[in-house]
Amino acid sequence: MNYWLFKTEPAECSIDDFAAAPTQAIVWEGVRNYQARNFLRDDVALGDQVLIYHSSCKQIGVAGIAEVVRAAYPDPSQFNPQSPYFDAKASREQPRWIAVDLRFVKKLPLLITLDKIKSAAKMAELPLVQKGSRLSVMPVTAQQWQDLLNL
DNA sequence: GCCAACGTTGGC
DNA sequence: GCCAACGTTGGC
Repeated sequence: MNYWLFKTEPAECSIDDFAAAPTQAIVWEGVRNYQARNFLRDDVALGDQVLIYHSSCKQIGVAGIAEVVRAAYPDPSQFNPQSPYFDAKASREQPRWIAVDLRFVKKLPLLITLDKIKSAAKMAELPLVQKGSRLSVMPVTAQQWQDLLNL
């Protein structure tokens, strides 16, 4: 089993949206970065645990945990001309982008703020806090997972 | 709203 | 294959 951190803008999809439908599979679509896509395609597996990170918002940080309930499949939004994530260069035969499905596990009682993560020496290797890193899907080691939830 | 940093595109 | 221009990310 692997651990991940996925970024999301809570205005789009927040941990509260997960909590509101705790048994439902949430389609994690719209990832449009090749490095992040490759993680989704090659490494994110059924049962993996995911930290849900809120970005570009008032309260930035890790807000909760989700679980992968469906591994890589073609991101449906790339085929939908109505979607902001539509990609004219993608086809059913040759999809470019990958989605996975997640399900709610828990909302953290307290947000683990970016500030806190940045100031924790143990988190220095986390891609999230590395200069210029913009990865929206990143691996987290078992140690980092544990340390982070203990912050 | 600003802007640094990064990724992508496309001309050459 | 280089690189300038442009677009995006995301914290502040």
